[in-house]
This record gives sequence, C-alpha cells and structure tokens, in this order.
Amino acid sequence: MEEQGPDEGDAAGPGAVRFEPPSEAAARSIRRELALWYASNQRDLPWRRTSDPYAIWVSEAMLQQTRVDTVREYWPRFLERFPTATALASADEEAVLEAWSGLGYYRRARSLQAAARVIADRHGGVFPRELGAALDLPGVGPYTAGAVVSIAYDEPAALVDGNVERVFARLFGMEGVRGSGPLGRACWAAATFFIDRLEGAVRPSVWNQALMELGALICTPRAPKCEGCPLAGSCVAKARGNAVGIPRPKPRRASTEVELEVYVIEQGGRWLLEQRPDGGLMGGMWQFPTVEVTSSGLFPDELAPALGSKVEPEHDLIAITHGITHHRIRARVRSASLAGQGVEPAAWFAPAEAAELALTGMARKVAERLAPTRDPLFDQS
DNA sequence: AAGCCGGGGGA
DNA sequence: TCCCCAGGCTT
Repeated sequence: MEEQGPDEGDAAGPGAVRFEPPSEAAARSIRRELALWYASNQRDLPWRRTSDPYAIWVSEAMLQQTRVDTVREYWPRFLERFPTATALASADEEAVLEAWSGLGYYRRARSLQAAARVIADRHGGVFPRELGAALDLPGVGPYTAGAVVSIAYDEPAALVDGNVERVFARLFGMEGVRGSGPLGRACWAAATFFIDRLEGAVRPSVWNQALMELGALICTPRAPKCEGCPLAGSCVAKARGNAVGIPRPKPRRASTEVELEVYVIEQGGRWLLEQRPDGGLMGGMWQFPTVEVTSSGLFPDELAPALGSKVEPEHDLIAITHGITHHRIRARVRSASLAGQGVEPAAWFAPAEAAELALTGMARKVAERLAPTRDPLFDQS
C-alpha cells in the first residue's frame, strides 16, 4: 500500500498526487460523520426510491456527464416506455433514441440497448451482480459498474465520479488536474480504501451515494460550503484555505466557431427534415436541412448531410446560437424552397410529428421557436 | 494520454 | 462567458 517509487509525484508532502491512507481513527471519523450527514441531508431522488438494478442502471447511464435535474425528467418516461432490460433489448433503436433525444451523448443510448441485449441473452434479463460481468457490458465503465453493483446490490464496489474525485482531492489535499490519470488513480485508491473498511452500520450503497451527494451539495466546484461540511475538521484543503483551487481545472480546449444556415422548407404545414448519417456526430438524428458557411462558400460538412445544397433560400426567420462540446455554433435560420431532387434521407413532418422524432438539440430549438406547442417534448423548460 | 461525444445550468 | 456535470470509448 506504501510503494511509491522515487518518480514524479515524489515530492511527498503537500502537493503529491497520491493517496496517503489516514489513520484508523481519522478514517472512522470520516465514515461516521459522512454517513450521519447523508442520513439527514440526502435529496429525495426518484432513483433512490427503487431497488430495481435495471432502473438504477438506467439512471446511472443518463447521469453520465448529465445533471440530476435533467435526468429527473427523462428517467421516469424512459422506464415507463422500456420497463425492463428485456423490453429495452427488443425495442426499436429509433424509439430508444427518441426517448433519449435532448440528453446528448447518444452513444449512451445505443450502448444501453446493446448492453440490455447482452443482459437478456446471457444474464437472464437481470443486470449482473458481479463487477467483472458488469464491466463487460458496452457503455458500462469503472464508474457505472461500481455504481450499479454497489447501489443496487450493496456490494462493496468502489466508485469515483467527478464529485468523488473533488471530495477526495480536497479532503486529502491531493494536487493534480481534474480528470487526469494521476489524480484519478489516487482517488480510486482512496475510494477502495474506504469501501473495504466500511463498518456494518454503513452500507456500500449509502457510502457511495453519500460521497457523491457531498460533492453535489457541499463540496461544489466553485463555491464549496465548507462551513456546512461534515468533514471540514478532517479536510486538508480547508485547513490550507484553498479548497476552491483543488482539483486544478483542466486546461481548456480551444472552441471552434461554426456558422450554419438552417433551412425551413414548409409545404402543407409540414417541414422537410433530414436524417443525419449513422456513425457520425449525432448519427441517426433528425434536423432541418443545414449547410455550413465558410470563407469559401456554403457546403455540407460532417455537421450536415447532403440535402442543404439542393435548397433555394428565401428570407431570414430567426437566429439561433447553440453550443455542442467544443463547437460554438451560430445559425441563421431561413425559409427556403426545394430546388432539386433526391432528398433522401429526408421526409416531411408536421410540427407535432417532428416532436416525436429524435431531433438534434439545434433542431429542437428551431422547432420550438417556430411552432411552440403544448407537446410534452417542448414543455420541459 | 488525448480527443471525441451534447446539452444545459450555475457562477 | 466559462466550467463542469453520478463517463466511456477510440486512437
């Protein structure tokens, strides 16, 4: 447990990206204070009211890089539609994507269904209780495997997400960049240390969720509420007065400016929408015909299928800004008419029908601005 | 190890 | 505006 080669992080003292196990007394105090705090401060989240491993797994898949408040709206609808792993396994992919539309990271939805098929075929329709078997499922990595196995089955499986990383980094004064390998490994060591030493009164399910809850409610990234923290007395970062500076923020990536023209082609109250090619960015999702505007002209690129070039623009409707990952998109939305043939893959949809599709985020924004409806899909905010 | 994948909310 | 969110996969 103590083997630390004389390499990089070796500047021992404060500043090392390394987990130094606390004394047994300190660890006991941390366990007790956190569990006590969680018992009376946890949020009433819908997925905490079920013990169904499938339902818990769905919540974890949705929560990957996605806020609790967003998932709150999607999770019950998804489960109503696909109530079991077996039901999800046999559903149309299109229907799964539609239920996911707006959550982003659409590979999660495809992986979820692929994993459901494995579960139906090889695990009797029940999410595996074994960590290794869980890790073999597509879309299930170290975090999600630990989360489902510990939360649904109360197995002593460790777990580190962005919250837990922040909590441990501050608690033990570990330097390192957010999300980096060295800090991640140190936090996994810390998580494993604690999960292996829980006492009977603290179940793995409670411990792991308490860690994440502390990160979400108290040990927040920008303005941690240290005065309300049950672990303040043990926290190295608080003692040093630099909780906010830990962990070090990830160096920010340059974002690319993208300018698009989005064409609204309407006939008989229907919009012409095109489907993005499979495999690429937002593959299989529907959008208004789109072209990218560059210094050398208008042309479809990987952000847009081919239909846009067969369009005759008419007049401007609205302007939309949209951010996806590291793209900063400004879109000029114009009415247009169809100038050519060969519109595959595209089809006409009434606004209410469009609301039933797996639309891109940009397309949802445009549709919402052009034809506000009472449809639930557009009533979310 | 670094890049890629959506979208949104809080500061 | 920028950062980060109950991450995982590919190169």
